[in-house]
Parts: sequence; structure tokens; C-alpha cells
Amino acid sequence: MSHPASGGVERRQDLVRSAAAVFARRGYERARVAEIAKQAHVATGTFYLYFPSKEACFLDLVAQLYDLVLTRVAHARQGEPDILRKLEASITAVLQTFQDERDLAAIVLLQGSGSLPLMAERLRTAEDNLAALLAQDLKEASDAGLMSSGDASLRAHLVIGAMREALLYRLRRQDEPAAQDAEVREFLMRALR
Amino acid sequence: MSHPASGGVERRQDLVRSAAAVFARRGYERARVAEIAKQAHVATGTFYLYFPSKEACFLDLVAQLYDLVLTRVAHARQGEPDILRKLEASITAVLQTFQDERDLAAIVLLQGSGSLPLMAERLRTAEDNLAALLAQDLKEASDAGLMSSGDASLRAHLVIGAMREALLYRLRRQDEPAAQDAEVREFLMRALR
Amino acid sequence: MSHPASGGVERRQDLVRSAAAVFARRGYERARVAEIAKQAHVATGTFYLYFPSKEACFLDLVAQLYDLVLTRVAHARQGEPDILRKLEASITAVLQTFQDERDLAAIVLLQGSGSLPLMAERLRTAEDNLAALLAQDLKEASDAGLMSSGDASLRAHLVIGAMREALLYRLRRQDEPAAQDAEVREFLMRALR
Amino acid sequence: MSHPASGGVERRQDLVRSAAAVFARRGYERARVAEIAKQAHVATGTFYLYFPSKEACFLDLVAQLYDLVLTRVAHARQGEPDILRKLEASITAVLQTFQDERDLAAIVLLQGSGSLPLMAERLRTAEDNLAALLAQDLKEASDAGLMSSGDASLRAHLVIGAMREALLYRLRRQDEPAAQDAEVREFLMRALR
DNA sequence: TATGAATGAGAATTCATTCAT
DNA sequence: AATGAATGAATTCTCATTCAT
Repeated sequence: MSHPASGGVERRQDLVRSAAAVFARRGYERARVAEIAKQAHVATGTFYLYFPSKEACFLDLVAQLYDLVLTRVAHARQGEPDILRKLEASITAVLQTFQDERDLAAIVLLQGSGSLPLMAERLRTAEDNLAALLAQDLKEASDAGLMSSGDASLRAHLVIGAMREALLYRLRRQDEPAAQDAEVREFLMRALR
Repeated sequence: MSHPASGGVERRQDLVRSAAAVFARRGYERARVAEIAKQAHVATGTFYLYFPSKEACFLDLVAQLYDLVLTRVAHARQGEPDILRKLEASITAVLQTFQDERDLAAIVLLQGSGSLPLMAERLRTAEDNLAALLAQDLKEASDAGLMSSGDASLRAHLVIGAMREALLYRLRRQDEPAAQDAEVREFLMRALR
Repeated sequence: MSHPASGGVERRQDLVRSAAAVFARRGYERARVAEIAKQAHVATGTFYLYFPSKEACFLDLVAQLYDLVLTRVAHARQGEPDILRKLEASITAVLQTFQDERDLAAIVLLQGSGSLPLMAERLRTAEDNLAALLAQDLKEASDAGLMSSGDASLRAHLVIGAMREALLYRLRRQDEPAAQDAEVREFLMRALR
Repeated sequence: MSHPASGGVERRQDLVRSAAAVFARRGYERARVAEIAKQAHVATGTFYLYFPSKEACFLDLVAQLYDLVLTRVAHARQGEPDILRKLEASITAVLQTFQDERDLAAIVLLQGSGSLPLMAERLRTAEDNLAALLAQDLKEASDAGLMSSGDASLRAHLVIGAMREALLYRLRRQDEPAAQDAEVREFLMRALR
């Protein structure tokens, strides 16, 4: 049983971290379970004590990132006074969360949805959820006369696309991030006027 | 044996089209060479008379799309009088080209760069080339006082990101396209002001 | 395509023979696909050109033996004048067929139904079919006053059980067969009086 | 920790019973040590405190059944006055013992000898021992003119085969047993006349 | 004694690629 | 040029067994 509080939980965290790193580096198909296990300093079989399959592990990782994004976005909006600030705060929260989770971000941004049919579905759903959130803000803002009107859903997706690209831009260049956040935010807020 | 006069050229086109369809449908890793051959009505071995490997075939397809994009963009700009119009025309040309080449677009947009290291590099280069083109316009426009100044390269990438998402949005919804082009163009031109 | 008449057919026969030998020698679980392939002088992958899986191959083999048994029994009965002779001829045909197909017999008699759930079901069905055939004879014979009456189905199974054991007895001792056939037949005909 | 006074004996019995049930249900290869342990309400490792290996446990079970059979047969014969009655009593005892030990019987009857080389050997030896016992009776009976003469060993095996099948017939149908015992006994005694 | 997490050897299956025809 | 059967390396996942606690 090892230590009640650590034990399996720690082992699992090692594996999660290792899996994220390997998937980020190699992509889903090229990632080897043996490599994930090795990098977590466990035997191959141990991987299967914590995940039912390579695929499930991969999907878990993605779910984990999106849970985090949605939580952070929800939290960031709470303190803001008006809809425009909420929108800005949401954008910043998304950028920041991906920034904080390099490996998970790389998986989502680079692997795209090409790897696995189920992954494609999940990613699309996650993105649509986020888009729906943003679209509601856009509609509210345009109803209040704070923004031009238009296809809110399409616009929300354009915002997400631009954000995705900003994150990739960084990821590939390994730039210091914060400097650009402001420019991205302004770009998007201008686009939405 | 197809037409005696056309020879291998037609055969190759069959394979290219089939490959595009299969890669688009299944993704790089899940696509089977045997399936590509079958859909082109040739034997498996015949594939290797026209492509040195599955990977090379895949990379060819991507190169093909980007050559087409750059050609079309160059052509679209020629008739335009000023830099803002050139920019708009470029955006339209990109959207249109991806629109015209559904399968190739699906490969590039959905598979992401995760499938293959070499693919990632090529995609990045292609995107950087396109971004460089746009960035030069942006710089020129801001020097002429027609646009706000800022990190031209980053902005160019944001434009590309938004375009990518617009195309995905369509691809996934199988919408009628043209209607949205105007909104995307306006969104972007506003963002760049 | 190699030769139309030989080619794949021959290759398949090699594999079938090799599979029968290996399954007979090792049992289902201990048999290795690699060993079957090797003994057929082909690469491992070649096995899968002819069988969808190890399991399917195994089941095929058993079906093959039972098809043969039923065919031979049907054929043997045709020439016989009365029901008692038909019964005797059936018994002889079963014994003979298993005798002729050493490897297949070993699979069915030794592996039992323990190896694979699906196999268990098939074996049981096959045995029940044969038992039903015999039971009908028994009923007919007892109706005609040629045999004592009783549970025909149970008796048919007892006959099969004794035959099975006779075959195992030989298989294990590698005895000369024909000598015992008469004794087995007499034992059974006496039992059924 | 069970009862302080009973110690490991009870624990062992739990494991033996559980093993019998799991082997009967799944067959040797498909049975999992972890499942046996779980069903005995102990940890996986505990299994290895009582058995050196899965294989040894399996072999133990079979030995246990055959010890029981031989003991019961010996006991059943003691009270009988003549050789024919002894023979009948032996048959009844065998049928009854298998009847009383459903799980062990299922292992022996269904798994056959295919699972394990060592198991095949043991089963054969056990069966040969029983056959030798019966054969001696047969010889004695035929010497006394009570039965026809013939290959006593072969006949003994035929008897065993028919009994095996009778037991399987029940096992598969979950019939009430006793009714058929008489018919099986008569079938066999007739066969031996 | 008891535990159960960890081990790692082992096996089925897939599929890009080759090459004899 | 075209064919497609054959190849065999490579990879995921399983599970009997061990051993630190």
C-alpha cells in the first residue's frame, strides 16, 4: 500500500506528466507507451495500472486541459464589471492557461484532431463550448450597442482561431509571452468593435 | 492501362486524388496505402511506381496546396490598385483556394502538424511564407498611415489563424461559403485598422 | 498472381496442415502463430493473408473435421440395407474418419472444449448433431423391436463417449487401429440391444 | 485473518474452492490468479503463500478429484458380494463422485488434457489407473464365465468414455442426475455381457 | 502471514514496402 | 509498367510472479 497519501497518486502524476511530454514531443501515433513508462521511471506494464489504454490516456490529457481552461475562464470573468472586460479577461485566461501548460497545449495545438477520431470529436466539442461562451458575450455586447452585430458564433470561432495561432506562434518561437498578450487582445477587441 | 496517349500522367492524377481523399478521411497514420491504391483502381505496388513512399506522397499533397495558394494570391493581388485592396484580395484568395480544394484543405487543417515531423516543418514554412507576405503588406500599410503599427509578423499570423478557423468552421458545418467570406474579411480588416 | 490453379490454394493448404499439426502438438493456447507460419515455410504475416485470426483458424479446423465426419457417415449409410447395419456403418465411419485425420482428431479429442468459449459451443453443437443422427436410428430400431427402448438421446451420447475414448486410446498408444474397430462396434451394439 | 484457531487451513480451503470455481468457469488458460484470489477474499500475493504457481494449483485440484474417486470406488466395492456387483458399484461410485464435485468435474471433463502438458500426463495416468481397476474386474468376470472375453483394457476405457459422456451430458443440461444412473449402468453392463 | 503495486517477458496482429512474375 | 502475395519489424497490451512494507 506504500504511503496512503502519496503512493499511487504520485505514481499517477509521474505518468501523466511523462505522457504529456511524450505526446507533445512525438504526437499520438509516434508516442510509444514504453517511452512514456520509461520517462516516468516505471515498467511498461505499470502504465496499464493507471490507464486502460494509450488512447484513454491521451483523451484524459486533453480533457484535463479543457477542464482547466473552462475553470480559469469562469474564474477570471467573475471579478470583471462589464461585458467588454469579461470578454477581455476570458481571452487573457485562455492564453494564460495554455501558456502555463506547455505540453498539454502542444498536444492540443499541434496534434490537431488528425490523430484519433474520438480525439477530433472531443476537441471539436471543447472548442464549440468555448465558442458558445464567447458568442454569448458577443451577442450581449452587440445588443448593448457596444459592438457591431453579426454572426456571433462565427466571430467567436475567429477569435479562437486567432488565439490558437498566437499560442502556436509562441510555442514555436519559445518567445516571452506576456508582451504579446496585449497586442493579441487589442487585435481581437478591435476586430469585434 | 488507361488511354495509350495519356500514359502515366493520368494514372498519377488518379492516385493523387485518391490519396487526398483517403488522407482527408482518415488522417495520415490511419490512411492505408492499400486503400489509396484501391480507390485509384490500381494494385498496391503501383502506388510505389509514382511515389517513393507514403510519407513523400503526403508531403507532395501539402506542397501542392501551398503552391496553389501562393500562385492564386499572387494572381489576385495583381489587379488591385492599393495596398488595402491587395490585402483584402489576398485574404479572399486564400479562403477561396482552400474552399476549392476540400480534401487538401482537410488534410492541412485537420491533421495539423502532429502527424509527421517533416510535415510539421513544411507546414510551418508554408505558413511562415504566407505570413511574411501578409506582414510586408501590413508594414507598408502602417508606414503609409493606413493602419495602426505593431508587430506585423504576429498580426499576420493572427490573420492566418482566424482564416484557418473560418475554413474549419465551414468544413465542419459544410456551410455555403461565400456568405461568410465578407464577414471574415471585415473582421480582419477591422482588426488591422 | 502466380499460377491460377496453385498459388494461394497451395499456400493455404500448407498453412492449414501446419496449423493442425501445431495445434495438435501444443494445444490452442500454447500454439504460436509464428510457429505455424514457420512450419509452413512462410513469414508470420502471411498467416494473416489466409486467416483473420488465430482463433478463426482454429475454429476452421474443427469445422473441417466435422464436415468430413458428417459427409463420411452419410455416405457410409447409403449402401446399408437395414437400420442395424446403418448404425454399425455409422460407427465405423466415425472411427475411420478420426483415424484418417490424426492431427484434427487430436485437436478435437485432446483440447476438449476448454480452450475457447466459441470452440466449446461449436464442439457441443457438432456432437449434438451427430448424437441426434444416432438417436434417430436408435428410436427407429427400438420402434421396430430390434433394440430395447430407453432415452435415445442419452444412449446416443454414451455411444459417442465410448467412441471418443476408443479413439483417444489409440491416439495415445499409437496402436494399429483396425483390429479394435470390431471390438468397439460389438461393445456398442451389445450395449444397445 | 479468519478464526485464530483455524489459521491457514481455512484460508487454503477458501482458495481451493475459489480456484475450482474459476478454473471450471474459465478454463485453465483464461483463469486469472487475481480472480481466484479475489473470489477467496484475499490479496493476489496470498495465493502464492499456499500454492507455488497457478499450474501447481491446477494440478492439485485434479489430483484431489482422482484421490476422491479412487477412495470412493474402493469403499463402494467393499460391501458387494460378487464381481458383477462390485463392477456396478464402482460405476455408480464414479458417477456419484463426479456428481458431488461439480467444479472439479467440470475442470476434468471440459478442459480436457489440452491445457497443460503435465495435466495431460496426470489425467492420463489417473484414467489408466481407474481403467486398470475396471479391467481387472472384467478379466475376473470373464474368467468366471460371467462375461464375454475380449481386450479388457480397451473395454475398461470404453466404459470410462461412456461414463465421461454421461457426466458431461448432465453437466451441460444440468439435469437431475440419479434418474439416468440406472440407464447408464444398464447400458454398460449390457455392453460387457 | 498478508498485501497489492510493480514488473517485464511474451504474443497477436498490422501494414509499409518489395519483387518475382 | 503493373500486379498483389509475401515479408517481418514493430507495437500494444496481458498477467503470472515477486517483494517491500
